[in-house]
Amino acid sequence: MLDGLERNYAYFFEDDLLKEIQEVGKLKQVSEGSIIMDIGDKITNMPLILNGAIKVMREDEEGDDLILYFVEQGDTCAMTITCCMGETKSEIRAIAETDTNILMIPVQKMQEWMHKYKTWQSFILQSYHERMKELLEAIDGIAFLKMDERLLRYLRDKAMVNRDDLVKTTHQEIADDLHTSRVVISRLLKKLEKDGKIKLNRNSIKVIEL
Amino acid sequence: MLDGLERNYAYFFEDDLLKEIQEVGKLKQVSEGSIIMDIGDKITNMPLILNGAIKVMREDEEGDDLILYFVEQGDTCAMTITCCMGETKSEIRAIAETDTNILMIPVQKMQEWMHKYKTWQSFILQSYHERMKELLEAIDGIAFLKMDERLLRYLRDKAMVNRDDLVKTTHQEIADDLHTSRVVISRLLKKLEKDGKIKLNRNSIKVIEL
DNA sequence: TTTGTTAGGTAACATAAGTTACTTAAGATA
DNA sequence: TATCTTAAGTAACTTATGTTACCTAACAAA
Repeated sequence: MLDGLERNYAYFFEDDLLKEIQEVGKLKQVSEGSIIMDIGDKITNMPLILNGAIKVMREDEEGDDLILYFVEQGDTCAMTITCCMGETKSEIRAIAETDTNILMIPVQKMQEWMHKYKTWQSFILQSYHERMKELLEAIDGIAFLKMDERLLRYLRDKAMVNRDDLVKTTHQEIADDLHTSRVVISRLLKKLEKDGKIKLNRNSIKVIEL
Repeated sequence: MLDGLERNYAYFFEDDLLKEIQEVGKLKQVSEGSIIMDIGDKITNMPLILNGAIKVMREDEEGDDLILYFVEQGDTCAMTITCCMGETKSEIRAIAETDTNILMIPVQKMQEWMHKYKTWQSFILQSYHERMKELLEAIDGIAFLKMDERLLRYLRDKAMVNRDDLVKTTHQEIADDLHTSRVVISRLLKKLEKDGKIKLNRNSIKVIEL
C-alpha cells in the first residue's frame, strides 16, 4: 500500500474502501511552489494529501493574493467536493508549500463512494467542516487582528507545516501572502525581532517561542 | 402542507421526504432581532428557513460582532450540518433579520436522511458549498474592500433581504455589524449621500441605484 | 576583483480608519 | 410646554497601514 495512504487514512477508512482508493487514485508528485489548482480551473479530481503541505490562496481583482490557510497530510481540499454538485470551477488557488504527494481521486468515484461507504461520507462531511472552521479562523485573523499579530501567526503556522522553526522566505513573499507591502513587513519584522519573538537573517527567519 | 416548505423546497425534495420533513419538523416563529442560535450553543436541530431572513455573525475576543452574511428562505445554516460529526457547538451567532419562520429538523433525522434520500444528500452538500462561497465573499469584502465600499455593499444586501430599499437602522447598528465605530459610519454615510448613492433620514437610509 | 542583482533597512510622507469630545436635531415623555 | 433621551453631525487628533524613494549588505556571476 502507498505509504502516505496507510499512515494518514487507514485508521479512518475500511479495507474495501482503501483498496478502491488505491486502485483508482493516481499519484501526483508536486514540487514546492508549483500551482496544484488555480482559480477558475475545472475540477475533475479530488486530492488526498499523502504527505507535505498546501497553501490555499484567494485573489483580489488586481490579481494580488491573500493566504487563507495551510492544509496538511491527511486532509483534502473541501472546495473540490462540490464538483459533483454542478459547480466545477475552483474558487481558490492551491500552491504546494513543500514537496508534496497527492492522490487524485476522480470525482465520479467520489460521488459513488458517498453512497457506498459510510466512512467516506463522514470523511467528506468532516473535511467540509474543517475547511469551514479554517475559513472562519482566517476571517478572525483578517478582521480582528492587527498586521503584526497576523504576521506572527503566519510565521508560526508556516514553521509548523514545514516542521522547521527556521522559515525560509523573503519579506516580499510574506507581503504577497498577507496582501500588504514589503516595506510594511520589514518594519513589523524588525519590531518583532526587537521584542525577541523572532531572529532575522537574509532569506530566512527563526521563530522563537513556537 | 406548510406554505414556506411547499414554496421553497418542493421542487428540490421528493414527496416521501417532504412528508417526513413535515412530520418531524417543528415550526419555530422568531421575531426580528431575536437570537436564533448563539456561539457555543449546542446544536440539536437543523433549521430550514421557510420565510424571512437571518443574519450570521462572528464575534471577536472582546465580544464585538462582525456580520458574515445573510441567509434567506430556502436556505439552511451549514454550520449545523456537522453536528452529526461529533462537533456540536455553534461557531456563529444567527440573528433574525426579519420576522422569520423556521422548520427545525432533529439532527438524528438529518443523518438518517443522508443515507435514505439522494436529494437530501445533494441539498446538504450544496448548502455547504453555498455557505463556503458566502464565507469567501465575506473574506473578499473584509480583506480587499475599503470601509466605504463594504458599507455600500452592506446596505444593498440589507435592502435586498428585506425587500425594501428603505433600510431601517441606525448608524450605531451598522457600526456594530461592520465591526467599526459609529463616527466612522456617520462620516462615510455622509460621503455616500453626497455622491448620490443613498439618502439619509433619522432611523433609516434610502438606497438609490440598488 | 569588479560588477550586477536581490534582499533588506529606513526616512518621510499620504491616507484610511479609530478616538474623543462636543454639538444639534428629532422624538418621547413628564 | 418643558425637558429628557437618543440619533446624528462634525472637528480635531491619533494610530495603523500603505507608498515613494533611496540606501546598504549579501551574494552571484563575469
